Amino acid sequence: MSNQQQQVGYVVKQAQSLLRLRMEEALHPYAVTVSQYSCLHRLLRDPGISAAALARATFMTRQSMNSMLQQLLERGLVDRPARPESGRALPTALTAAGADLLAAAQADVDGVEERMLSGLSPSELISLTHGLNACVKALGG
Amino acid sequence: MSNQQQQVGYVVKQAQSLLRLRMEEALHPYAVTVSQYSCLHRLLRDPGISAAALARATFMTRQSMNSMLQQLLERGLVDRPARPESGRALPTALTAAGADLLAAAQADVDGVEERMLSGLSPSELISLTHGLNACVKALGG
DNA sequence: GAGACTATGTCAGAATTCTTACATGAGCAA
DNA sequence: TTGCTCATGTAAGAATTCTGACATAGTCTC
Repeated sequence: MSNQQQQVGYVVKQAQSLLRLRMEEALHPYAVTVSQYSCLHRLLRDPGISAAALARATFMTRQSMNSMLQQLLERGLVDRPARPESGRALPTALTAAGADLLAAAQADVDGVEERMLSGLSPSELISLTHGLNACVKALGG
Repeated sequence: MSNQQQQVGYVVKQAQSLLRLRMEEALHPYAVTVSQYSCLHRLLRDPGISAAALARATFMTRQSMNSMLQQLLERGLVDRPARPESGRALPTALTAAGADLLAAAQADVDGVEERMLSGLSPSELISLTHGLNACVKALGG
């Protein structure tokens, strides 16, 4: 029982580690890391999001996110106002170049996820998602 | 469809990230990181394993593993011969102190995993493990 | 035996991420 | 208004991990 539980944690780690590795390989031609890709991906979904919220969504600290955003700014992939309109949050968004790069990279990354799930039937996929969400919920996510 | 696939990858990352966070909290009293715990845990299962094999089992580079083993050596939790008996591999194993610390920490970590799986029925747990293993296999693990 | 290939250990340096700490702006309650 | 709390941004430094490179030992092929 205890043994089985540990195997689940280990396999979660194994799957995530392998997924990250394959994503790194897929993203190599675009010269972006998995973290950077996750950031761009989230910015497409939530334009104008703050760096702190972006950090939470991608499981990083806001300090690391600010460090990463600086790089993306210098590469012209994202845009941020110098001063907040109100409050302290600086709304961040993709530039046209960032959106273009993301669109191209996303096709390759989607291929990785498709490959990952290629051995699962639709019902098995639902069960997997259900189980993972239950784990997140139980851990207080 | 594409959307659903991305959600699975995201939830895998979310679950792993949250599991790691809870493990860090559980391991805090023992002053070991999750990586160090994983290393000690594997050493209990495979006494005399090489650092390179240990690195592969815990999803790190062998350079990082050697760096970590140095710390564990200084703390007296693991033991390594100065010279290999044959070949280049240096067989590493737990010391008595390392085994004691691991035994105590493992009880708490098992509690985290138990909590993570507390919302799943036995059949759902089997489906989850099955799905994750299929992902690993499809990604070439 | 000679050479190619692989695996292990190690060193040096860079890159990434985290921890700690502080300042600022908004919201809420007294 | 005043004070408290919370969230955001930022800076400085430490810690962790990775990349690139090299030497050594075993294995395999010729």
